Parts: sequence; structure tokens; C-alpha cells
Amino acid sequence: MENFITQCKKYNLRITPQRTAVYKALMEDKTHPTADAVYQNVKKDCPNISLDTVNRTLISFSEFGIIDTVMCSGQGKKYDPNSKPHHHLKCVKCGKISDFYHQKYDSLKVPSEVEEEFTVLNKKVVLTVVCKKCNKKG
Amino acid sequence: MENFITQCKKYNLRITPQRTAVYKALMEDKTHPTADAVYQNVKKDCPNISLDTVNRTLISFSEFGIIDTVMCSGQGKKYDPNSKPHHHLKCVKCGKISDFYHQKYDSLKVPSEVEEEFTVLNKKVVLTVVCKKCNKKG
DNA sequence: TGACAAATAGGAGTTAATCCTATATAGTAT
DNA sequence: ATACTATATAGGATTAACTCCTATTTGTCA
Ligand SMILES: [Mn+2]
Ligand SMILES: [Mn+2]
Ligand SMILES: [Zn+2]
Ligand SMILES: [Zn+2]
Repeated sequence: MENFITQCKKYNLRITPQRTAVYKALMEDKTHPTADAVYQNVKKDCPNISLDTVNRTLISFSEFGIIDTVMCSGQGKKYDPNSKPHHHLKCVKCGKISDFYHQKYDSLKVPSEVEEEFTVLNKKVVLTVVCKKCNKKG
Repeated sequence: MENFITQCKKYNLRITPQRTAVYKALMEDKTHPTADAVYQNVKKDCPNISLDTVNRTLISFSEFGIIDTVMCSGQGKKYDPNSKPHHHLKCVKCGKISDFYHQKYDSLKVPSEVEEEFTVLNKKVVLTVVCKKCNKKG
């Protein structure tokens, strides 16, 4: 919790009851929750919180790297027709996903425990980033 | 294109003009398109195709590993409050994302070209898979 | 304690994605 | 070739995720 206060001060985020409740709910969450799932949890502590506030809070936390995004902001699912071995940069602000090529990453071995249990269709390294353009903006 | 026919036969997908057109459009696409973007491209060849068909086709292609998904099926963006170094298994059928821990992956170095241009908030290896449950179903 | 920018609730609006159903068609057997 | 049947399709309806809007409240700092 001290960590929360430190982070908020660092990024000039006001310490509101809503933000605190969202942070707490996240710290207890071992899943990969959707905004709505977080909303449902937070409501226990903070019954009047709005879904919009939860969404805004999650977005700002992710933009500062306090939490990671699994699927990023933006409109619609995205598909990847590029079948060459490659890796991804995913901008947490604008949602853009760019390819990069890096041989050292191509040769990663899938752990055998995983291969025994799952059919692996694709593997890549995904870096969550803030891109140059978005860095300039704010 | 022979590849397309091979894949379709392998998975018992009928070779329809719509499916062919979607495949062609994907092979020419160097971006990470949304279903709607694919739809707009395919319409040039195939003006009467419906968005629903494009969506279904993309989902089936991704389920067979013909293309990869960047953001997966399912409802809503997902956030990740787990701040320990870990990696992801993303089931392309049910959309579930599970954590796995694998030390060899934790120590990946970010290429310096990337670090110079981007602020890196997080890095992980993401494996697109079909999970055990979904494998059984079909 | 007062001033002000930041944050919030709640509802409206906007898209993406899925579902539904009647029609069409690809593949296969005759 | 022809007929048959499961598969696939178009197009519209519905659902649900997300964002935007505006009046009101609240945290922070002087
Ligand atoms: Mn890619
Ligand atoms: Mn995770
Ligand atoms: Zn960006
Ligand atoms: Zn699954």
C-alpha cells in the first residue's frame, strides 16, 4: 500500500478512495480480470463506484506500468497474418502493435511441461511499451 | 494458394469464394488488421461478403493456426496485476490466458534498438495454444 | 480555509462482436 | 451429370464493451 502512495505521487495521481479501492482489488486478484470483473470486486468495498471510473483507473495504471495489459486498448480484436518468426511491441497508449525481428528470440524452446499439455500454435516475445509518439504527447 | 487448399482439406473446411478471398486478403496484409479492416479489403474482390463471414473465417483460421491472434477472442480487454516475472499461455479457442513460470525466459535482454526508441514497461513470452479442455471438445 | 484543477457518477452514445434464420452451395455418392 | 446433405452464407437484430459527456464533488496545495 505504501507502494501505491509512492506511485501515485510519482505520477501526480490523486489518492482517491476509488483509486485506492481499485488498487486493492487488483493486488488481491490472481486472474487476468476484465474491467467489469474488477468493477464487480471493487463494488464490495465501494458500492457507488462507476464502471467508467474503473475503466479510467485501469487505463492509467497500465499507462504507468503499475499493471500490465494482456489485451490492449483500441478498437477490435487484431489478427496477425505474418507467418515469419517475429516479435511484438505493443504500445499501451495508442494500442499500436508493431513487429520486430530479433534472431535471439526466435529460437526459444517451449518448456516440455507446456508441450505435453497444450498444442502450441505460435510463440513470440511481447514487449509492452510506450512508443515514441505517445511519449512525446504526455 | 496451394497451401490454402491443403490447409482447408486438412481441417475439412470447404473451399468457398468467401474463404478464398479472406485468405488472399490476409496474405497481402502486412499489418495487424481488425476484422473490419479485413472486411473492407475483401469487399473489393467480393462485394457481397458479410462481416459475420469475415469474423467466422478469421476465428476458424486462427483456431487452426493458419494465422495468429494478437488480441484473443472473448469478452473485454484483460489486465494483469501479477507483477512477478512470468509468461503467458493464451488459448485461441476459449480465450483463457494462464500464467506459467520459466526462469529461462525471465532473463531475456531487450534489444538496444528497442530500448532507445521505446519505454519498455513489461516483457513476456506469449504462447498461442489450444488448451487441453478445448482440444478434447473438437 | 479557500481556490482550482482533477476526478467522479451516471447516463447517453458508439462500436465491435455475436446470434439468428432463411437461403445457397461445396463436396460426395449415385 | 444429378441429387443429396451438411456446411456456409447474407443480412438484420441483439448484445455487450467501451467511450464520451456534463454537472457535481473532492483532493491538494498555498
Ligand atoms: Mn506481427
Ligand atoms: Mn499473467
Ligand atoms: Zn503509442
Ligand atoms: Zn481453451
